[in-house]
Amino acid sequence: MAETLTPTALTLKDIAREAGVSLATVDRVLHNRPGVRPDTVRRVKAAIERNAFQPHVAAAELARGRARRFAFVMPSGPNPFMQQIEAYLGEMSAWLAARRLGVETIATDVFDPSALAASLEALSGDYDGVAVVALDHPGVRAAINDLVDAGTKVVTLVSDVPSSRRHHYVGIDNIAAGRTAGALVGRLAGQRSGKVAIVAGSQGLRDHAERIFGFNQVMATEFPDLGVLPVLEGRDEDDRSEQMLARLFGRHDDIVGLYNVGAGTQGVARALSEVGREKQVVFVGHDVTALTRRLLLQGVMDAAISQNPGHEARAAVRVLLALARGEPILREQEKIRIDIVMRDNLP
Amino acid sequence: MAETLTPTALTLKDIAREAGVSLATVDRVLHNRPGVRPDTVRRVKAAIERNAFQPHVAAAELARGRARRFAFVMPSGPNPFMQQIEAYLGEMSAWLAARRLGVETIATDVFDPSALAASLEALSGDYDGVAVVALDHPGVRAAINDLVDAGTKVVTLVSDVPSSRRHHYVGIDNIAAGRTAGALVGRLAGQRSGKVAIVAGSQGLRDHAERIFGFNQVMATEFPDLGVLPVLEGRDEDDRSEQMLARLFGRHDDIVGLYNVGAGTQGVARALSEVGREKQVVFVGHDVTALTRRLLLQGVMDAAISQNPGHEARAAVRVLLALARGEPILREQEKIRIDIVMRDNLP
DNA sequence: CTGTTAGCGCCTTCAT
DNA sequence: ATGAAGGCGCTAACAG
Repeated sequence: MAETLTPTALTLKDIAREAGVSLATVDRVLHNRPGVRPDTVRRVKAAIERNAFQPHVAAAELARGRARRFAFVMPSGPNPFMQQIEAYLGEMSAWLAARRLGVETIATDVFDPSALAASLEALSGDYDGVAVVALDHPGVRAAINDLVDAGTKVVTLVSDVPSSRRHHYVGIDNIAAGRTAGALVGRLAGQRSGKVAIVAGSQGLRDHAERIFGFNQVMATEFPDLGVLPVLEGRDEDDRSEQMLARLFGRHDDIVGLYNVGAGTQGVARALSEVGREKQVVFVGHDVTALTRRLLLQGVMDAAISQNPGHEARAAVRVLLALARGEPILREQEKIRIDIVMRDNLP
Repeated sequence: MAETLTPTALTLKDIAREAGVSLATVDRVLHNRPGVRPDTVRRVKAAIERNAFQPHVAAAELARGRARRFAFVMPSGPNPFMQQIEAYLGEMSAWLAARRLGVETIATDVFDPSALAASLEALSGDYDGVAVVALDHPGVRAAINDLVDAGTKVVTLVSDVPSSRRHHYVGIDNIAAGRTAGALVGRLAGQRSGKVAIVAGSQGLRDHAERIFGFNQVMATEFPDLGVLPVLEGRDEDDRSEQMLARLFGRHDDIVGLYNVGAGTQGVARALSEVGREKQVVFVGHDVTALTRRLLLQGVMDAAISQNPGHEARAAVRVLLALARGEPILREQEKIRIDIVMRDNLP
């Protein structure tokens, strides 16, 4: 009844003896280094396979003995979600130090692609890996590709640039996130018919555009009785979002659903309460912050679509590390899920 | 703009020199080992603090050089969720081998507490750590406590025994999971009023009982128009669940919601389709398996409350390892969340 | 109570 | 193309 997954107690030396070669040769074969006769390679590989030999990672790390430096390029400004990611990076500091890893955070303006590109270019050569909350823009794409060409490992975080040659994306599928939001608004609205409002930061932001796309997809095909109003662009600012939404409520008295794609949540909530419709309108937004947590508990927000910021911070570091060391990435582990958070499953 | 989290390039030797002692003394202080004069301890600690020194984990692991063995005691039988956890353990084998960790899976009957207790007792002394899907029963509790007393690290998995002295629980808060299910059934039922059915494996299983408790809590306080019918106990078996539910549908034609607390999902779905109400009844269950995935895509199930089995497998191993090594547990990372999975955010 | 010393398993020159 | 040997930073005997 006991399925065993027992470890190899073997060492390089054992393999070397078994293959009739020296330690160094086994090491060369293990890392596909040149300078070994094909025939010898075969013999050594056979011995490795036969014993299902796994080199001891701790020994390898110690012997390699290199410290690594990673940079996290994050938007400046008061975006609470980004602040959470930075906070979780901070919590990892002991973990990082114990592995001789250095992580630096670099702030940059999200809405200015050339500034972002410049920040990235400036990093070249100084880091083993870079994680960046990216804008999808030609200049940014070029900067990412330059880093990659210079041998730096690059991971996009939260917002992707799929057309670049970045090594990995750590974040959610935003189209699916938008679809999830649409399904929630539609289903929670029940049998009612009426209008649905959308507030986004900007449709120029790839993640926002993708979410809106997914949202509209679901509304059109599954909830034809709910009419989607034109997207309001609040630039993730509270006041602007509030004003635009207030005006919209003035023009439509049959709004039953509201999808807040980005930040500016405070303003959106204020606009709702001004018209006294907090409880009637189905309100779905993104991310669990101090504010959205409160709104969920109060019943003002009905659901938040979220990506776990702690997981994203740790996944980005682990992926960069794996890339730097040439180790495999554990896709299953590093995948970021689309979480639906309602009042009763608040983390 | 660059907040740095730079690693200590320092080593034990540096600290030793700075404190004016030898390597061994620093090591003793670092691990709170006896045999050092209080005054010396202070000096060394000061030097450690001053430099924010972190010992290099890879070096420590290598020097300690102990292989560890862990046992996973899991229910036998065809429970797909448990099989997923075992599968994910299997996927970790390379990771485990590279760290000289051995993991063995031991099957035992879930519904027989004395068999479980016996299995646990039999493990004593052979393992550094044990993860167990536990039944909350006095015999099991005693067996767990015996293991703990013998120095084995014990983690309960998926189902907890809070009254035992287990070191850690890896799993969800089942009361909150039940509340989440209740909120979903209630809200997705919309304005409708009618009856709600509950199918559980057994109310003797702690996790099932807790989920039902949470579910009823929400129904009573928030959806008074929905009457909850008495719990059906299907023993997680398809046929039995199907029959009981079919009979219930025969007696009530106003059932608008259905909560499947455990397994036996196939039977529940069949009963629903027999009466041709798959699309009208709001159906919420647990866990994402091949079957529930299909039912979600078909629109038969509306939501699945889930705990990520891959995360649970990895968290259990990491927690056991941390406990065995005396390292801190990263609570945030190891916490298992209650996931709401609907069609559009299927993982 | 404190210091010295020999590894742990692998990587990396440097010889051969 | 292959081997020998030193060392990465820490732990654990063993001396003193």
